[in-house]
Amino acid sequence: MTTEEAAQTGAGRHQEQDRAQGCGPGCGQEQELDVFAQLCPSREMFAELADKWSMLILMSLSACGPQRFSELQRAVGGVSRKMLTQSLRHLERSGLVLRTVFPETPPRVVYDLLPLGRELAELVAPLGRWTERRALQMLAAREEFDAAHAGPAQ
Amino acid sequence: MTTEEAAQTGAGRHQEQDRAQGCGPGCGQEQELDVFAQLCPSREMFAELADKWSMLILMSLSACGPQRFSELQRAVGGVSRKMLTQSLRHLERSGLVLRTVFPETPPRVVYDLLPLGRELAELVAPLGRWTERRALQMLAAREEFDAAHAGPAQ
DNA sequence: CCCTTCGGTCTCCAATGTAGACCAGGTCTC
DNA sequence: GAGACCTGGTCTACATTGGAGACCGAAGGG
Repeated sequence: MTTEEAAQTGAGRHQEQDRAQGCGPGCGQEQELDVFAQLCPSREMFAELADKWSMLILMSLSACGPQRFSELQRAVGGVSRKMLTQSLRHLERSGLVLRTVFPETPPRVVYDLLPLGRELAELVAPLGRWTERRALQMLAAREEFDAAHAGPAQ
Repeated sequence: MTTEEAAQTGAGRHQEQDRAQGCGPGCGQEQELDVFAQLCPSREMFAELADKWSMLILMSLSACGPQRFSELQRAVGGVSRKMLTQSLRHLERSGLVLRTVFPETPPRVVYDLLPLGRELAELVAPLGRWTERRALQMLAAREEFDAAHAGPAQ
């Protein structure tokens, strides 16, 4: 095995083969969970949370408090009913969000953060704020990049 | 307009119509950027960053330092070459990651975080760690949810 | 009686992601 | 010197995902 190559640039700290492949059989109670490992349950959770819509929903619930379905749809610009439903179900299923149905007519359904969801929302919110703060800078970098990569070809 | 309804549960703080629709024309220098607004440039950036692969790449580069293409592919379990290339290009284009080609044979390409990327990685890493810490708890919530929603139907 | 509202679901169709073949072009082996 | 590597991609098929819009059921209004 050519481990020397990996050492050159300092890689390969996560997934030392055992974690990457294992983590299914035998990683029940110990914190052998590793988001980098394809088969690890934590990766599955991460994939569900590291998503545009889920994050925006969490941010909206965190910033504006409990909201009903249609409010969320208005708050999270551009989300389709299908994706909103799906993301909310995921969040509900994982114990991050509470769904409360008021059996009125027309039906009223209110979503709110559970403690676990609030915890996560507080990690996600900074990410949204950072993006807003740095968006113009990144946009500028893009233009520079595009100029540098489309221009010199001529 | 039925604004009273929105007020009931306390929604609609972001995107007061002007921000949601505008933000394209006329929001150049002011921080009118809003990730919740579908057409806002910051939303576009957010959508690119709030992604499984981009986040895992940032986390890997942050945790293990500069890495070459194939190292990243091994580190980020399950990523396809196509998605790895695409995500890295996005990150490079936005000024988060530096791509360095060493014209040796076989070719060697090393990716590293730029200051902007390091900043973001430091917000993303806690999210990964949180997921690992809470994964089992969320998994348990799932089972409970599934039991409560599949069982009673019978 | 029909129309509207709410919170979805269902059905398409377009876009996105994955798997795997291919490629350049230099080295190593035979 | 003819293959068989190696890397860092790209290209091509195919499966999965996401979006747009129709539909729904029960209550209420005109």
